Amino acid sequence: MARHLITSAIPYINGIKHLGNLVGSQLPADLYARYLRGRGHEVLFLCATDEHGTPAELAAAKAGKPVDEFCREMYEVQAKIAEGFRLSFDHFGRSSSLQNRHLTQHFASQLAKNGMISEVTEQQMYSVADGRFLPDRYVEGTCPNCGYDNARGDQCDNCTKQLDPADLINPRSVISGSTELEMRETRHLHLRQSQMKEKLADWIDSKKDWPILTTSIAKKWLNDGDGLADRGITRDLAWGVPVQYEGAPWSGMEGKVFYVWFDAPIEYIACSQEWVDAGKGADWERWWRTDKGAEDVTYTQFMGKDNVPFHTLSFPSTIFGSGEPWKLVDYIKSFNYLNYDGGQFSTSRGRGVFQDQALSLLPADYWRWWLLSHAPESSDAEFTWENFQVSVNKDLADVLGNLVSRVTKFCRAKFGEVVPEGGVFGPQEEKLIAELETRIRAYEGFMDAREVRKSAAELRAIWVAGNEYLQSSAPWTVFKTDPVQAAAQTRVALNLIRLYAVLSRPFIPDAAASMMASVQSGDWSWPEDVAAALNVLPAGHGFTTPEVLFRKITDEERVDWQARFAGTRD
RNA sequence: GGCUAGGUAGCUCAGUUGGUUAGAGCACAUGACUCAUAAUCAUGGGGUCGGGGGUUCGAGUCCCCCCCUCGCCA
Repeated sequence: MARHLITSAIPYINGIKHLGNLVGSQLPADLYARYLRGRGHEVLFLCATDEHGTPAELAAAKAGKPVDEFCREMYEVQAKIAEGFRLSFDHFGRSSSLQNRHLTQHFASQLAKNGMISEVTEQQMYSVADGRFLPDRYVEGTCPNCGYDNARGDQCDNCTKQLDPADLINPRSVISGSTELEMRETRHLHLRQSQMKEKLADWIDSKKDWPILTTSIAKKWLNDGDGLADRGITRDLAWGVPVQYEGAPWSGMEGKVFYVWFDAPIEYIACSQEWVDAGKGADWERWWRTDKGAEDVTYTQFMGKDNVPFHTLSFPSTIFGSGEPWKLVDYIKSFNYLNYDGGQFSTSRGRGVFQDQALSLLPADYWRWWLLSHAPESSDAEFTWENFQVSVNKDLADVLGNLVSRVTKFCRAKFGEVVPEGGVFGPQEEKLIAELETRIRAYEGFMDAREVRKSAAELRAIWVAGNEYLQSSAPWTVFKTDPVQAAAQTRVALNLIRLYAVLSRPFIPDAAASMMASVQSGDWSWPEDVAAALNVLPAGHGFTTPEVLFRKITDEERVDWQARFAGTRD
C-alpha cells in the first residue's frame, strides 16, 4: 500500500465555473484519487476555493455584499456543485482560512530570512475616489493606438495592443468610473525567483515522465527573454492575507496583502490543516513534511495549462526558498483547454455550459464520462452537443447500460432473480478471462500513468468484452438444449456486472453504485485475479433487476440544449 | 514578430528509441443474433499521415523551408 497526496488546482471564487474548469483539474484528480483508493492505497485528496484578490472584491461589490460574506456564500455554492459531480475531496477548503493566513505569513517570513524577498518601489495608478490602487485591468480609457474608448489598462480589446495604464487617454476607474486618477509610488515585496533558476531548471530536467505540456511551459518561462523574472507577491488591497513578518506588522507594508497567487498554492498545505481541524484526519505533517513521515508520499498535482508556471516555478521557489523540508510535487499533470462548439467557453459572455446547468440537465456520470473520455491531454478538445449525445448514448446506454439490462432480464426470465446454479467454465469463459486479464492490467497501467483518455478507452473495451462474450456464448440459445450450461454462462455474466462496477467506479461512481446494489453485493475489492473476481457472486445469491442505468439523450433534447447554451447566461 | 503545442480515414483521436500491407471508437454498408435501452456481435469500404525538399536500404516517426490552427510572450 502506497501513500498518495493529490491536489486539484483550486477554482476561483468569483462565480460558477464552466465545464472546461472541471475537466482541467478537479475531475481528473478525482478519477485518479478514486482509482488509487479502489486499489487499496492511502489517499489524501484536497481542493479548496481560491478566494483572495480584486476579482473577488469586485464580484462581491457587484452582488452588493461584503466580500467575506460573498465568499462564504460562493464557497457553499461551489462545494455543493463539487458534491453534485461526486468529487471525492477528503476536504474542500478555503484559501481565506485562518490556517492559510498563518502558513502564508510563515512562508513569507522564512523566505525573507533566507534572502529570497526583495523590496521594490513602483509607480501605480491610484484612484482618489475609490481610495485605492488599481490593478492594470481595472483602469479603462481610450486606446492611444486605435482610439477605442473601452481599452483596458493592460491591453486594448479592439486592436490587441499591449498597454500600460499610464498610456490611456482619459483613464477612469472600472470600480467607480472616477477619472480622478494619479500615478503614485508604492512599495512591494518581490519573490526572488531568479535566484532559483538553476535549481528549478535541474529539477524540471529531472522529470522525464511529466507531460510535455508541463515541461515545455516551465522551460519557456525559465528561458524566455531575460530568464525567470522575480515576481511581485504583494498588492495594495484590503482582501487577502495581511503582509506580516513573524506575526508582527512588516515595516513599510502596512495595509498590504499578499498577492493571491502567492497564498493560493500554500492553501494546498493549509487545506490539510483544515482537514485535521475539521476532525477528518489526525496528522497533516506526515503528508507534507519529509522530516515527519512524508518521505514515502507520492504527490500529484492536476491543473489547466494556465496554472503551470505557478506550480512549476513560483510555488517550488516558495518551497525551496523556505529552507524547510516541505514535500515537493512529484508529478504535475496538466491539461489543455476545452472549447465549446467552435469557440471558447466564456464566463463573461455566458457561452457554453456551466457546472450548475450541466447538473440540472443530466446526472453527473454522463458529464464525467464524456469529459474524462475526451480530456484535453494532447491538445485542446472540443465539446459539441452532437458528440456528447453520440458518445454518451453509445458508450453508457448501449454498451454498458444495455449489458446490465440484458443480463439481468434474461436471468430473471429463465432462472429467476438469483444467480443460477450448475455448469462449469469452458473455453468461452477461459477466453473471456484471458482477455479481461490483459485489458485490466492495461487499464491499471494507464491509470497509474494518469493517462485519462487511454484509461477511458480501455475501460470501454472491457465493457465491450462482456457483450462479445454474451454474443458468442449465446445463453439464450444454449438454454434450449443445455440449461445447465446456460446457467453457468449467466452466472459469469452476472458476476461481470459486479466486476464492472468496481472497474468503472472512478469514472461513473453513481452508476457503479447502482450496479453493485443490483447484484446485492458490497464487495469492491480490486480484481487482482479475474477468475476469482468472476466467482464472487455464488449460485443462489439474489439480485434485483435494475431500472435503466443510463437513459438516452434524444435528438429533441440535443437541439433544445444547443440553442439554450449558445447565447448568453443571464 | 518570437516561442510552445498541434495539423493522421467524414468526425474524435492512438501511433513506442525511424522498419514488414498506417490503427481504434463513432458514422456508413453488409451479414449474424433476437437475451437486451430499435440494443449486441462479425465483416467490409474509406487515409498520397498539412505542402515541398533532404538524410537513410527504409520516415507519419529525423533535418530544412513554407502554409494553417491554438496558446503564451513582445
